[in-house]
Amino acid sequence: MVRPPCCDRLNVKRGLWTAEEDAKMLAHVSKHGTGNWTAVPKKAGLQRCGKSCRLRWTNYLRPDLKHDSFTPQEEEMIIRLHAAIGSRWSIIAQQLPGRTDNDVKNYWNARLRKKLSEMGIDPVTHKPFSKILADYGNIGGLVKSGSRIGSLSRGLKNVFTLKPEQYPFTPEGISNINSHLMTTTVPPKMEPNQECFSNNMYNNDANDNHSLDLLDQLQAIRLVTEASSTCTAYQTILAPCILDEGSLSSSSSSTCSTAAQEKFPTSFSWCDFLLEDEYLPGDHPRAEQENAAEFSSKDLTNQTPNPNVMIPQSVQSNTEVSAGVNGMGLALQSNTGSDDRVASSSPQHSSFVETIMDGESKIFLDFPNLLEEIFYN
DNA sequence: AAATATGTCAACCGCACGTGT
DNA sequence: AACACGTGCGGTTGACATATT
Repeated sequence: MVRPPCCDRLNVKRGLWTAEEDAKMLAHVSKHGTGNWTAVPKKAGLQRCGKSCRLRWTNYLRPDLKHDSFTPQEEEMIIRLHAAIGSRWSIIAQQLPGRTDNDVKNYWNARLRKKLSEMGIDPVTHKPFSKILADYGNIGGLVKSGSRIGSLSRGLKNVFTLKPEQYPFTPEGISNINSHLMTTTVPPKMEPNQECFSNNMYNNDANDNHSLDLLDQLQAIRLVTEASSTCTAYQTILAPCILDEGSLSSSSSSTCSTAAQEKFPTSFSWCDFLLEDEYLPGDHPRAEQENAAEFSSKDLTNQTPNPNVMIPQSVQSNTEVSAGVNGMGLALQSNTGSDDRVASSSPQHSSFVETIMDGESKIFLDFPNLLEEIFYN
């Protein structure tokens, strides 16, 4: 059964709002507050659908909204979060005070996606195109085309959304999983500090965690969703190790705290958003490295160049890469070969469900501050 | 100067979820 | 349990502005 339209389209005005309509809306909200949007048009004297009124309010008229352009810090935040959780615009917007999901989504589509593409980075996977193509050549068709995996808020029912057209460079879907949902199972009650990344999560023992109880994982997904909805502390996302260090139990989280303190909140490079590969220098097209280096200095002219970024993984320790270069663990696929743990391409994963759960767990790693209070209270 | 292409962003659409009855 | 309703969300559209030819 198809649900009828929310309003009679013949009798409602559509399209851009006029100043007069805005004034009516503002007057109504200041008098009655928000809520019960279906009744708003009538009460406010507007020939609009209630849904349209709500949208106008939430996306434009709300007094707490910013209407100026995005700052470099906001750009970086969007990219980091997109790399971690994909296009969950509402969650991303919650970390950017004064921005709406629509703002973020438009900004991504209009600017950031293009910018990444011009850098040679697939904006979907946050991996270099060359790497994706290489993956494509190496994959034996284990996963059908364009599987979008993972959902924070829609539950398992919708964890797969097949939209092949979204992923022109990843017909096997693997790369998407690699980057957005880098698969590492995290016991929900594990201390969410960086040490977990470097010492526990990406060593061979990580596979043992796949036995994590399904219910625990479901609970974890729920919690991360709730946590993200309540977390408005943008700074804590930018620099969890700095701002939240005290709440972490990591008596030995020095790799995070020292390296990250040097970098955050403003000294990281766009190159940090590149998810690390197990590339060896010899495998890199030289031009790609140069391109990334060039971008690092060109686009962030007011930021400190990051000398670590272009250092080949093979000459850095995992710890340095994980905590130092990326701060938040977005590039934790270091030379331990994390791609090998990926999703369905890995024999260690028995099912897509496990893959999904692993992916969601990755978010814990990227944004531990989203969780810790809930978990440990 | 006009036509066309491209970029931006507000608004719309349809679906899913939560809640109340 | 089933349904209706309000709301939230992400994808898409289309109007308008600006750039290019």
